[in-house]
Amino acid sequence: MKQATKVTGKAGYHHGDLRQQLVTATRELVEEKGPEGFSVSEACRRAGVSTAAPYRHFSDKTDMLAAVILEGMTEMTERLHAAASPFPHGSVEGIIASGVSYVAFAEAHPGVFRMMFSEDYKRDDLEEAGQSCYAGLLLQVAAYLGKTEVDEDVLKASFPLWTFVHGMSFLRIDGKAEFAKMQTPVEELVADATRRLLTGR
Amino acid sequence: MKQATKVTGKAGYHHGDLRQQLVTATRELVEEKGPEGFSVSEACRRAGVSTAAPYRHFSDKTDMLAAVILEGMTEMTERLHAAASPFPHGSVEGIIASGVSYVAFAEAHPGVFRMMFSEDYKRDDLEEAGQSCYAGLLLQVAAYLGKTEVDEDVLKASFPLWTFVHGMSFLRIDGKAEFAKMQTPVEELVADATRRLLTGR
DNA sequence: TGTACATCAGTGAACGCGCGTTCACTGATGTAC
DNA sequence: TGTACATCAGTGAACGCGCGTTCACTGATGTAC
Repeated sequence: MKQATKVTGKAGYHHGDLRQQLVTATRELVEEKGPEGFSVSEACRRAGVSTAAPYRHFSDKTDMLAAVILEGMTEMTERLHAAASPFPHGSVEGIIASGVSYVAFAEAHPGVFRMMFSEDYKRDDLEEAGQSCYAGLLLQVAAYLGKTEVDEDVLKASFPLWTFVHGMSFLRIDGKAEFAKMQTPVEELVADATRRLLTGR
Repeated sequence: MKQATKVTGKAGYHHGDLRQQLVTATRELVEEKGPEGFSVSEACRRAGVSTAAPYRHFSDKTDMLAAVILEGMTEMTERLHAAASPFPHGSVEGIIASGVSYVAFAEAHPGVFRMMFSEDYKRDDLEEAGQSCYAGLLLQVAAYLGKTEVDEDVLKASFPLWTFVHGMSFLRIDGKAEFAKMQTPVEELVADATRRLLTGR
């Protein structure tokens, strides 16, 4: 059940789906041991493959991690969209739903989340994926403000919202909600803060 | 100039101040290469000492890092106090000044800052130092609310403030202010958000 | 003040370990005729 | 349909490296008398 070749009914020397399987193994390891605890060797062990095999699919260790980050960013972008979609475009409710979903993603995948925002893995394609994710919020805020394009006002109104959910994400994945004896649910905290930060602009 | 014994006019086999010198070297390395990039060996090289020497002062690698974290927490606590002290206790201005100072600390010492909030280095003495730092904010907010003790309301009013400056810290040390094309200074962003988050409670 | 001795704070060599990457290789697959 | 051959995607052994920690040791320091 471990080899993807099972899917096509063949078992064999060639794997068929090794690249994705390595990405998955890498991602699992990043979640289990943190971004720095990941090793190529262990990912290979998980995928049941020799330590040289990844070099047919990735240029080096960093390239494997970048693939994981990219996957994470795509997933987060989709999630934020999905969360906001039941609400009218540009509504406070939609913006709040995105924010709550942001924190939920961080809590579900803290390892990948950390890597997504680390400067250690800077690369053009990752930067681009990040921009397209943030654009989702910018467009919602623009609509909220009744603007048709992302101008200075939109940037200035959006950044504090990002700041808040980003801080909430880190505090929670680092166990600081318990530390601060905060039992109020994330949903309530994000909703309240978003309204306050957005109101009167 | 490298040996602390110079201070007493003696050069010699014994170092005199090795513990602190190792802490400093560790801290420098943490800033230069990040918490995970630190190695005992390199700290020893910097302190001009054999790799076995630290074990007279620390039980292991983690213990060295913990010393750095503790130093960082003490320093941050002092800084936050100092920043608020020119303002009346419990004033919004004082709270804002603390918040701005929090972000400034993170930007000045990103490596130590990250470690301070990481669960990887959990230890009772660090937990305690953290609590006494956070208590500074809680007391200010309590005074702002006209309370004499830290109750549920105080916790609930304080946490979002922490969340905001914490998020701002991470976004800035990870270069996300440039990413979001935000040129508004930290002071203004923190002041504005603090007022909004605190108002009407 | 001088001396014997215990303790302290270093040395330097060695250990075993897991790592990232490379290499020549080989079996499996796809294609041209 | 059958065969020759190029290409692809793996293997497994080996490499050099820096690491954290231990060990028996020794020179320097502090203290009791």
